[in-house]
This record gives sequence, C-alpha cells and structure tokens, in this order.
Amino acid sequence: MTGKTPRRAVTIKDVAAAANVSRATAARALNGYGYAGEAVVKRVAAAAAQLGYRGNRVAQALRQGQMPIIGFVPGDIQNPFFARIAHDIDGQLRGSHHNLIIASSEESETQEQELLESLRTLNLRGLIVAPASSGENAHLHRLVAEHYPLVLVDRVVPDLPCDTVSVDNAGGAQEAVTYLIRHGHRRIGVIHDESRIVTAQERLAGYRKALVDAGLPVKPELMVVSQSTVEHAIDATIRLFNQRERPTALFTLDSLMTTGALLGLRTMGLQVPQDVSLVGFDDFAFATFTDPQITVVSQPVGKIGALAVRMLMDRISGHDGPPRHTRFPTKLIVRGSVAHVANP
Amino acid sequence: MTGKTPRRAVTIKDVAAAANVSRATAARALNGYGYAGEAVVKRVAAAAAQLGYRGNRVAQALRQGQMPIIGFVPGDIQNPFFARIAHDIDGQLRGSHHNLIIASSEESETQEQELLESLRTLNLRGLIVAPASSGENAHLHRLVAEHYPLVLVDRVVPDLPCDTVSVDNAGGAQEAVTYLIRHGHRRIGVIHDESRIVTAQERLAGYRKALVDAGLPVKPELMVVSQSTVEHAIDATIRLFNQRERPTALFTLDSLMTTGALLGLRTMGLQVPQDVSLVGFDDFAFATFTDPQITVVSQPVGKIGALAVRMLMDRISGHDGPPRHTRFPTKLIVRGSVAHVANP
DNA sequence: CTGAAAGCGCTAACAA
DNA sequence: TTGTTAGCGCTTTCAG
Repeated sequence: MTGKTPRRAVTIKDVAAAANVSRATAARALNGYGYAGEAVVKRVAAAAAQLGYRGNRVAQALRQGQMPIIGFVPGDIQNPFFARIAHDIDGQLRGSHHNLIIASSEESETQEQELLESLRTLNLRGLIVAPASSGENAHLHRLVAEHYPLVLVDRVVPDLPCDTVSVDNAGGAQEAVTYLIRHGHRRIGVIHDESRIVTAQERLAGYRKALVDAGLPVKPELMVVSQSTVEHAIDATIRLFNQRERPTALFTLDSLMTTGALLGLRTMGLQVPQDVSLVGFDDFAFATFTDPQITVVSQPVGKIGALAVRMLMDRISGHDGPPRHTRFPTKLIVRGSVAHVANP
Repeated sequence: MTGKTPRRAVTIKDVAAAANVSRATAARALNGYGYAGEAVVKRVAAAAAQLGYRGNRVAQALRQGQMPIIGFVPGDIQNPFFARIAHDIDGQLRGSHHNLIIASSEESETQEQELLESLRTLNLRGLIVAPASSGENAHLHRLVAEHYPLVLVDRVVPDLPCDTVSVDNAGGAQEAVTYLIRHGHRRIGVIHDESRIVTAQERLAGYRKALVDAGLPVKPELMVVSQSTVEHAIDATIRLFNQRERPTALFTLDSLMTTGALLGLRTMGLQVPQDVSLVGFDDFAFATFTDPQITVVSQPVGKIGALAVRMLMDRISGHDGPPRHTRFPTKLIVRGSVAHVANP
C-alpha cells in the first residue's frame, strides 16, 4: 500500500559478506559441492537464512548453460488426454527440481515451429512434444541432429531418430473393429480426421486391416472425414447416417469424436446400441456416464507422461544410445454400446 | 546418428565478428534500440540470418533482471476449468512474447508455498495464482508486500491487496437455490467441500442466503461434506439420500461434484428430475449430454484468463494503483433437471 | 553513429 | 579448506 520500494533481492555476495567469507566459499557451503569447513557451512547457512537468500537460477543457468526447466508442447492443453499427461510430467519433474513450461501448438504445425524456436532461446534442458503433423517436420529433425534432448509423446514421426512414448494405435483400432465384426457387423462406419496427425492415421490403418483380415471390403462411403472436435464430429455423423444404406456400427478415432457421434446419433433419433453399435478410441470420463455406457479402446494415459520424463532425463544426463520407442498396449473395455446383428 | 557433437550455439559475438562490428553495435542493430547505421543494420541482419543466430534469453534475462515468462499456479491443471484458463493465458501471452510456466498446486497450500518459492528464484515477470487456501496465506502477503506482480484468479483472499479476477459465486449460488425454491422445493440438499477453498465458501454462503431470504431453515443434515472429486461426491450423495426424510432437490458446488451426484443418484435408482431436482455450479461439457440435460450456473470462463493477463501486464509495466477486483456475473442456464414439486 | 568496458549473479579452475 | 579470478551472453553507460 505505502511506497515501500521493492528491495533488491539478496545475492550470494550479501550472504558471503554477512558470513565473512568469499563468494566462492559461500556458494560451496550452500550448494554442498567441493569442500567446506563445518563451522563455515553453519555460519553461511545462518546468514543465508537470516537474509532470506533464495539464489538466482537465471544466473546459475547462464553460467551452466541451461535452465532447470523442461518444455512440453501438447496438441491442446484443454484435451483431457494432454492435460493428464501434463499433470504427470509436472509431478514427475517436481522430484528433480525442474519446472515445466507448457506451450500448446493448437494442432498447428506452424505454431509448433514458432514455439520450438522460441523455447530454444530459453536454453531449456529438453523438450517433450506431441507433434501436430506427420509431415516433414524439418524443425524436429534439426533438433535431433543437434542432439537436443527430445521425447515425442502420443505421436511418433516416421524416421525421426528420437525416443517416443505412444500406444498401439493400429492394434487397438483393429481389435475394436474386429470386435464389431464378430458381433455380425458388416457395414462399419468410421469418423476420422484428415489424418495429418499420425495417431489418427495409425488408428485408421487398424480399421482397414480388421476389415481386410475379415475379407470385408473397405468402402469409402463408410469413412467420413471430420476434424477432431465435438461439433465437427456431430456433422460428420449426420452425414454418415444420412446415406441410403446406413452403417450398423460406428468406430470413432478419439474421445472428442465419440462424444460428437453420440450427440449426432441422438439428434437423428438413433438409439445405441439398438440402431447403431458404437466403439470409440480413448476412454473418457463420460463414457460410463451415458446409458448405455460406451465400449472403448482405452490407453494407459497415466504411464505416458512419467515414462517420457524418465527417458528425457536419461538423455539429459548424457545417455546416447539409439532411439527407444515404447508402445503401450491398449485395452478393449467392453461396456454396453455394441449389439449383435443378424446377417442375411 | 553419427558422432556429430552438438555445436555451440551462435552468440552475438559470432554475429558481430561476421559483420565486422562490435558486439554492442550488433546488439543495437538486431534489437533496434539506440542508433544504428542503415548499412550496418543490413550487414548484421544478414550475418545473423546466415549463422542462424537466435539470441540467448537467459543472458538477456540476467542482464535485465527478469525472464520473459509468467507463472500460473492453478489448483489442478486437469480440472477443465483451469485447463481452459491456462489455454487462454497462454494465448494472450503469445502476443507479447512471453512464455508460460504452469505448476499445479494440487490444491495443497504447502505445495503452493513451495512452488511460489521455487518460481521466485526464476525471476519471472509475474504470477497468476488460484490460491488453494483461504487461510493466512503469509506467502502471498509477502509477495504483495514486495510489489511482486500478482493476480489472483477464481479465488480471492480476503484482505490481500492485489488484483483479482473471479465470479459472483455467492450471487450465482443464491440464484440457483432461489430457482429451486420457486419450484416448490423446501428440502434442498447441498454437497460442499470442507470449504478451505474460498470459492466454495462463497457458494455455500449463497445457498444459505437463499434459504434465509425465503424464510426457510438451514438444516445441517441437508449439507453434506465431500472433497471436490467425482468419487467423493458419489459417496456424499449416497449418504445424503439415505436419510429417512430425503431432500427433493440437490445443489452441487462444482462440476466434479455435479458429476458425482449424477452418478450417485443413478446408483440409488433415483431419477432426475422426477425423484430429485438438480442444479450444479459451473457448466461442463457433459451437462448437455445427459438425459435430461442439467441446469447449471455458468461462469464466463473464457474471460478470466485474458483479463488476468491484461491486469498482470499492466502491473508489470509499472501501474501502481490500488488493487482492482473484477467479479464476473454468473448466469443460470435452465435445462431440464429441475421439476416442480407440490407443497403441503 | 560506433566501440570499449563494466557488470547482472553465479560457478569453476586454479592458487594459496 | 578457502580465496582470487575469469567468464557465461548480453545490454548499457560513456567516450570517441
């Protein structure tokens, strides 16, 4: 309230002076590296506490070349999937006195490039990225070429030699669609995005493979394109089910699309599973919230962030082996959204 | 892949050398402050581009005393409410070339203190915090006393002289409960947390006020305590509705609790709104997803983050007026979860 | 308009 | 065991 000016932060110089030692000694005493006499350590610690010394990590960082920070670039922090991963990264990091910078790419490759460029000037220790695109990714290649510690989560980039943590998207999708086929479904629709994102591509491949393996045709009219938002998925669903010969089942590639599908079907007055069976990729809170509950392919979300951090820390501390790729298995969680259907 | 060592980052020294000027001149030319000759600017720019000069924001920060970063400490980044705010802060910041550090307090005051202590050593420009507790908050008071740029979001701390952005919790709650009363409800249950969090306290006060204003008694047996998680709210709901004389309506203090209540009621076989009417504070994606859709008190989430950043930037650039407190109004969104009830 | 020099706070050789 | 010194990369007086 009153004009008390912000007092200059106390530096190690102040502490050293107060403890009657040199700056170097004070630093050694405080940070416990190198030698330091018993008495001195105590004296310095007392002085530091008394003055409220906090240290200046920017100065340390300049000296040591790096900030004790790692960066996370998700596709969208509002997506619960990424929010969960961010949460886990944060938790895992806390133990090692690092902070986390989160900068969402908003699923834009351009924005992703700009962000990486900007984060690079911050001298972070390393980066965890969910690449927005499966394209060239020259910016990521450059990072890797310069041995910048980098771990990809959720989405791999073909031929990019860096550690990745993802799930078995193709296998999970294949299992889901096979499950539908076993229930007698022959016309199985799928809502997918323009497949810029690798994850979606892989899931779509799994859909295809399941059909082919069962000797079923892959019909373009059953594959409808949507962006990964609830609104777009509603539209796509309506388009799909407005065809003369309707699908009897629907497979959606992520939880946002599943939600949209549910809403779209409801709008059209179609009942799940009586009129349409439904399986979605990625479990989500409200899948158990609907009536019937939705059968989904679930991913071990809780493991991704923690493992990514471990891999990254490993690289940061100098590990230089070949790239490691972890694919977690998915799990089909059978609930009530799939019905048997009779075949002619 | 091959043993290409990470090449040293190019510094302004390199650029200066390449352009045949002094470091000072190079810096001036690049950042456009002070004088710089036409030709020199061009030459330096060319050299910088050619060498891929990026600048080192850590060094700049050490020199200037601050990192171009602001910190956000939400109660829980997984809560969609905070995720949305984080997203907005991030977006708003991007324009001004700042980055965002997010560190969730996990609703723990202790953790919040440690985080602030840690973030302080990073010399950030300022902080946006949703305090986990309504208690003493000595750590926040200290920050403010030192004129550290600080804006509170969602939760105010009484007597803390700093800018805040929040919503009219008491008013919104009161409106919701009054709405229930108008529909004939007299036994209105509420699920609330231990009220460490200010926001919850205010909402509970609104509940009380609505009852009192209507001449209704505030009955302790209708007020059941839960933590703000889906699981706890399920339990609390079951406890509440296992009483001999059941409430005819239920008011929940946040979206997680609303979800829990819905699940709890379903478990008990109680129908909304036939058996129980329901209003929740805070709108959430799936409120329109249930059948019937849930009537809620909605907050203008999208405005909070942006305003907080604007206020913070204002402080950072030296504004020193008295603390400003913005309370956004809430809005009752009537959907289908409230029924009329006859009174004896 | 440009260069020289100092210094932000800290750490790490090297001496003592 | 402790102190001296140099320097991380940058900006900013102050001279020229």
